[in-house]
Amino acid sequence: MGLRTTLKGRFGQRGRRLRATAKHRFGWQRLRSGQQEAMEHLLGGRDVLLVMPTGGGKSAVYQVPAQLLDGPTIVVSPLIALQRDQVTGLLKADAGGAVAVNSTSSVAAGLEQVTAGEAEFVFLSPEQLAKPDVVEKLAQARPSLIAIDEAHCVSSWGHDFRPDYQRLGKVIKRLGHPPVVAMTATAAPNVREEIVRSLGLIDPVEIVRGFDRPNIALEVRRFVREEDKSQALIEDAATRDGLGLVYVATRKETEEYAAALAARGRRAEAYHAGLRNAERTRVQELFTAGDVDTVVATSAFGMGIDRPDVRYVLHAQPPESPDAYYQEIGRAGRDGAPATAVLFYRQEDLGLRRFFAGGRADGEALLRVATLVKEHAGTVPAGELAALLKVRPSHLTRLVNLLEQAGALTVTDTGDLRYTSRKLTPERAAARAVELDESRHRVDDSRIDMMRGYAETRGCRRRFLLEYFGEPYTGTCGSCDTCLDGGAPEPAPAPQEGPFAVQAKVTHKMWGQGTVMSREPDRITVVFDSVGYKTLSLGAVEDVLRPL
DNA sequence: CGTACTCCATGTAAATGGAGTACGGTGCTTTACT
Repeated sequence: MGLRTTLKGRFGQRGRRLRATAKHRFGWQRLRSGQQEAMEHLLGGRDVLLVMPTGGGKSAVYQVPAQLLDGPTIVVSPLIALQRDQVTGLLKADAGGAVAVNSTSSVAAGLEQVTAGEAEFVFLSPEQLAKPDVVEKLAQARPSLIAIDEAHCVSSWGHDFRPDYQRLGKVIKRLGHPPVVAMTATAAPNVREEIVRSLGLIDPVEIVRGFDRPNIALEVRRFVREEDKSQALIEDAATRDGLGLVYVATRKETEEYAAALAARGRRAEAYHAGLRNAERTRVQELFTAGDVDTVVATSAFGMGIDRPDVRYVLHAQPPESPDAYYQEIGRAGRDGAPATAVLFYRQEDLGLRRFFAGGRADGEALLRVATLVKEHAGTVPAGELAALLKVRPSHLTRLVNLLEQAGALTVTDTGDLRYTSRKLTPERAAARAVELDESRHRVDDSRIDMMRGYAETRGCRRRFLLEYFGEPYTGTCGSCDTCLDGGAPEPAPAPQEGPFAVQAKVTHKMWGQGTVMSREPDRITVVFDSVGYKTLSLGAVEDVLRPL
């Protein structure tokens, strides 16, 4: 028997076991192709990166193999509310028990359930996994599977907002690196690369399904005056049928737009992270029940929301990246029926995004950390250092992450800091860390530029977005505003070959390596590792850009 | 980066413009105190 038939036989057997388990434990009659493929690879010991729309059954991908593997499954989840929902769901099934370990109840008691074998599934935040004793306890339970839910958070939150996300790679290692599945609904190719690199996934299988959402009509309306824009948005939202979302940039605006819509007789609710928990829950429940017309929200609203019949998503400002935009408009039309996404755009509104993306690393602080750790010849407990430097723990984590990426120091399994580089002086290490931080900011800024590109393109908007996500799209969609008003030119007869074909690797004199993301008759857009997205005129690249 | 607000000067007052300034998102956790 040849190797091929052996492999095929083994996969077929795995497939049957998986389908049987899905049916008997969870009552799922059939598995979708991407689902089963991902499960088979996990059972076979491979790491998996899964990009699949919400509602596409990502959770099943770890839940079913977990039944067949001996040892608990660790699920990393960014929000306690998500953890709670998942646990509730699993407890209803005969799936081996589930527990969420977080600050809302006793961490020790939760972990006890895992080590006692009473919980097949344990849900934790990256912050819990930053605690050495928690990881130690989990390691004792010999986990057989790790799932990273909402894995794009590694990239979008890991650098500044929730730096413990950048430490999951080490946690995975410490837990013996069982098969890992990283799951998200939206990730551009360079985000996928970052997820894989940051988590330390080994030769992962990438399964990417269903990026195009053809039932969502795309539209951008441009304005000069702020007041004209807000009036137009209110008029639009007040006259649409069905359930809708309005995304705004500030908490204050959630109240203002919600009040304006209420004055027009709509059932409108404001939502943002500054509201009391009870109020947030109330609005979420209204939305889930469909007892509201419009929720006006900041980006705080959305994760874990799964209402199929959202008919429109309006944006009062562009978000910070096409990644975020696609995530937010992706909450529309999950039932497959027609839905609409309209961006109410003023160029000035990108300014707030640039402000939010600011926050450059503090070179002085980096130097102080590097110097202190180096002078302290052995290891330094991070807590001691935070107290000494009078910085908040999360801020210290951010600094340490950068210095670790710079190759100067490492965080030990016990959470202590050790200076490991013999060559790097603290000065050089701090300088390198600043450089890394700046490079990352250049990439973030270029994502804002791409959001502007989306808003201002005269080409097909769907094509713009899909190419951004690395999905080749030939032709035009015929349903976005530029297509409908005849403005979108037919794309050049698909130059899918040649030196600067879509997805081709290239190298630039100043910016180094990159990948071609889209190609128009006269220009190409390339995403570079060091500076992010750049659009280059084909006439002017001859001397600086070469195929790799 | 851009907006909204306050304060101030102004050739008998009221309103206007310029200067200066405050503010802006996402969540975990821990701790102190009812």
